[in-house]
Amino acid sequence: MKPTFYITTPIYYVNGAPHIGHAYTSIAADVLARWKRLDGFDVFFLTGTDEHGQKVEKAAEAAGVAPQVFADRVSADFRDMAVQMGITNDDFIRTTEERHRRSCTALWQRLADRGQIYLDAYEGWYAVRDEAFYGEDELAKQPDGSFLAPTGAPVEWVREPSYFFKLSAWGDKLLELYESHPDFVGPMARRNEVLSFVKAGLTDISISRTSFSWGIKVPGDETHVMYVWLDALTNYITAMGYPDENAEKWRYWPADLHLVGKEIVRFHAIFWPAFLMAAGLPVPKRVYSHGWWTSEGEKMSKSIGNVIDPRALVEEFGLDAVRFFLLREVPFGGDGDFKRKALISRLNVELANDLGNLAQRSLSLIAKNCGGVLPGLGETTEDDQNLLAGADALTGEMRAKLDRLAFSEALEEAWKLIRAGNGYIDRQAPWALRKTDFPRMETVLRVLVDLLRAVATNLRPFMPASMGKMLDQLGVSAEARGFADLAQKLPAGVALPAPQGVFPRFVEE
RNA sequence: GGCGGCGUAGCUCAGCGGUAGAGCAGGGGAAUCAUAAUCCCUUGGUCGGCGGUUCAAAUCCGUCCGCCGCUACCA
Repeated sequence: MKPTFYITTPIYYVNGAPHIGHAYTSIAADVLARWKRLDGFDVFFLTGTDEHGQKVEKAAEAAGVAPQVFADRVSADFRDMAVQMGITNDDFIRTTEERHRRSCTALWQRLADRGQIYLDAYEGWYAVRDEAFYGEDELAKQPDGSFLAPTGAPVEWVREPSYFFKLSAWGDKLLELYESHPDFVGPMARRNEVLSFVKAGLTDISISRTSFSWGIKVPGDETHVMYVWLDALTNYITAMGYPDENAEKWRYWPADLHLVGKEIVRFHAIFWPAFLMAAGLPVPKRVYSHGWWTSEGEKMSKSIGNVIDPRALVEEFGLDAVRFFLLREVPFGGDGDFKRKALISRLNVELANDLGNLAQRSLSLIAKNCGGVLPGLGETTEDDQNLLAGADALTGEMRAKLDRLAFSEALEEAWKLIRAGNGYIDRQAPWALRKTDFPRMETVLRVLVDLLRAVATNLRPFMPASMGKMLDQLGVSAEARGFADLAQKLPAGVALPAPQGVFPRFVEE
């Protein structure tokens, strides 16, 4: 039986349209999901939308439609984005679905039964205009003694009944978790922040609201709806069948990896495991956060007009180039700057020149000189053996990097091999061997095919369509494209299709 | 204010105790199988400043300067 691997993106909040940040998280998760499938795992990959809360209620009102209608519309847009980005999620969960209401209700009940929830009042400085609470230190004192929110809105001290979760009781258990599972939160910088946050002492958190109604009703007290995070985080177990722990999918829980943006690390690395421990459920194995993208050196904003629309990018450059660029350009975990010039440079230099051209020159030599048939491997030299050893080692090298979520480094491993391939073909000059030592030429070309096959197979999770095309041209059958299949060498003599460029150069108009 | 991170070639970054590295960009040469793609060689850095520990410091410690993150219920 295959080992399971359960990976999630956050569920995206439907108060706005999908942008590059959402696409980035989804693509990273998708690469891992595809990688694990090729690596022999039974993968479950979840994404979806978060649809409750005051902001959605308000946005719907502004749009003049019912919240559900509004949520349906935006959720469908996120689903479309996932399709456009080539995301291979196994399920798409929506927090407005009945299965999720049932799951949240059951989790709440379970927490309540275990004495983890109590009714009190949430009080604080509230700005009616912003419909938000502010901390004392965020406020500006006015000459007349009143206070203003950072937004300039007047605030007043209000008191609202609310259910609380006993988060304060779980600090030590959380610290034990971080201690015994050093990889639980990553990257390191975020882990440190989480640690210092918990060490500073946790207070109980409010988990219900009475000030709006677009949410899941608290069981036994319908004047309250559950507050965002308890509702949202629960999606990860809803999709596994919760509360039915005999569900067929429950075997995937606990999740192997929650991929998140850095702004929601706290909720995933502190609140979520606390909720689960309090409920007596297993906690996820890992939470890993990535950074944010700026655009041409500036924060993305509608007013500057530099917001990057992932679907427009794909339209212009192609899906695989975009997927590749996002994971290649920036070390995962840190922030990145999206520069159009950098994307074009990566596309032309690394995809077209380094990889595409290597495949094209190797394959056209075969087409012209070997009658379009895959040559066999003759006697090998040390140069050949070194290259083949590099090809054989690639999966292992990349796996080690991807286990650390180091996407850019994993890709660098592939490019080291590709560069070595370009050095090799020049050194061996098969176009000269054609006249002097034909069998030697065949061996050289065969070494190149084996190298390209390893590269294309290992890069498939990143660039599924183009690497599929490359494998077609290399004569690799559709059933022999997993990592384990690389051990089985291609039979000599199979006919190869006419070579065709996989990555055309991008020329700016 | 407190806690944490970062500052290394023009650019993006790796190295984290033992004579400064990679990719891109720049310069020179070779080759012409290939998407005018490729290969080889090469210019370039007092590793943010100052002090200390050490036979030896980008690498450890202190301090200063400059950026950045976190500092609770805001996807």
